[in-house]
Amino acid sequence: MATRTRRSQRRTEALSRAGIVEAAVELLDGAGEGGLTFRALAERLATGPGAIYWHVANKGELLDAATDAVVAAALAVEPAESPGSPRDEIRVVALGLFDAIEEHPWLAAQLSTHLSRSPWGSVTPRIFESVGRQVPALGVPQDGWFTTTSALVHYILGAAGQNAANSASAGALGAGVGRTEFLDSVAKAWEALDPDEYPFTRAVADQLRDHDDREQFLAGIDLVLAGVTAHPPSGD
Amino acid sequence: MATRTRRSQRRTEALSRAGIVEAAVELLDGAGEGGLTFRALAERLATGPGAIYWHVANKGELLDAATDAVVAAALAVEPAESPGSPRDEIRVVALGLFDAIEEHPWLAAQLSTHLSRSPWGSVTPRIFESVGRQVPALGVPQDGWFTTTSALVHYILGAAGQNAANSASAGALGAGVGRTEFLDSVAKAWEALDPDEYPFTRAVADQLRDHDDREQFLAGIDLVLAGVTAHPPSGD
DNA sequence: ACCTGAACACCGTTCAAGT
DNA sequence: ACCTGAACACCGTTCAAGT
Repeated sequence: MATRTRRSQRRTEALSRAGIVEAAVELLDGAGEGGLTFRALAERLATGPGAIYWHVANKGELLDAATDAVVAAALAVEPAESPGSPRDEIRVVALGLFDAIEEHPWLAAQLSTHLSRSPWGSVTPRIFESVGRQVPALGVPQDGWFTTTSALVHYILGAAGQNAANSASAGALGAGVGRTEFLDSVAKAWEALDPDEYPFTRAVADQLRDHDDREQFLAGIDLVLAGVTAHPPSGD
Repeated sequence: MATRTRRSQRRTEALSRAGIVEAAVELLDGAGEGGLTFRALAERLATGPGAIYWHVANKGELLDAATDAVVAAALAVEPAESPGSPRDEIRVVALGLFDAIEEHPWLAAQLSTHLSRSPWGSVTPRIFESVGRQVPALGVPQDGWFTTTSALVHYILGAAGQNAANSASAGALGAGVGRTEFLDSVAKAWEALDPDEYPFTRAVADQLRDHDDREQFLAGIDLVLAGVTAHPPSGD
């Protein structure tokens, strides 16, 4: 919902926090974390740098707000759909975050650093709730809920962040360079490592070259879920 | 090995890349990522900002070098010790990284962003090798090695990063505020969430309050390992 | 109440000049 | 070969002044 509020031709209809955050996300998407500047933001909003400070305390708060907006959108799935099994629901939430990070690569750093810089903020509970809601139905005893959910969230954020960085690298290599060429160049580098120090890494270079990000990501989720089923954690 | 090279009383004995990186780590440890400045670094090394550029291409390369130095130290365990089971070895490696991130909180953001910004660099293979080396002995078929190791590394980086942020938050709250007070304040915030939207998060607020970081971290590792044992991944 | 825009302190990086 | 330090372009943030 809400796709209007398109900035019209020339002057804006008054500044708003929501509009500022929206413009900030666009700048971040377009030019990465370095692209978000109060001056660039002001120009895009046809105002002066100082004006933004009336709606937002500082750059940190702006980044937090941008993060929250994007995460909220990613987790806003239809509530009364066909429910699906708990595992499927967790996969849906995880993939939602995975896709959001792929679409907004700056999210990865934001989630891993600033997210828990203020866990009382809205982002952490949002993610925690979406994942954890499914955990009781997995057969985990109540005193293992926190541990289980934490493990899932940690894996999701770690893996999604890693993949975002990979995508960003591929793009940064050059305009025409795709994931395939990028992975191939990394695999070549791995194969050139010292055989005495890096036997394992060399041995899996081919698997790196051929892997699919999403498949890999889901396989990891399944791994954690398999562990939950095999040995449900309890808080002893 | 090598704990000398202490900068003596006044002038330095010529600049070196290693000395610059060492000073950079100290600045990062002392004041976070914002504390690393070419001017501050130059002052600490009793030189001018320009001098550093003769040994280091730019700030990004400096951060990468600092990251690599710290990670290499963390993974440099005694090679010919009592070998231990593969699970124990993985726990040792994981805890080594966990501790390193706790000691150098700036590492978390570095690992999640810049690490894979250049996976051909030395940091990724180092971590990958240390963890993956134990995977074959876990009974995973060869075509599942990459998937398994990736899942473990992703969990480790995600969880360690999260915990680093928690520690940093506790410290930032105030000089005298410890982890206990910090966790308590977050738990209180969770308990104050909307019961309709956040039933699960509210239900585990107590478990958040009482949890131990390292215990939790290891429980997550065991969860992934249990999944590996229960359903060894294969690359189909 | 909300916006403007100059000003301040600071930063990464460059580079002519020194030794 | 290696270091110095002034200079450039840029940034977050503040704030007196406007409407």
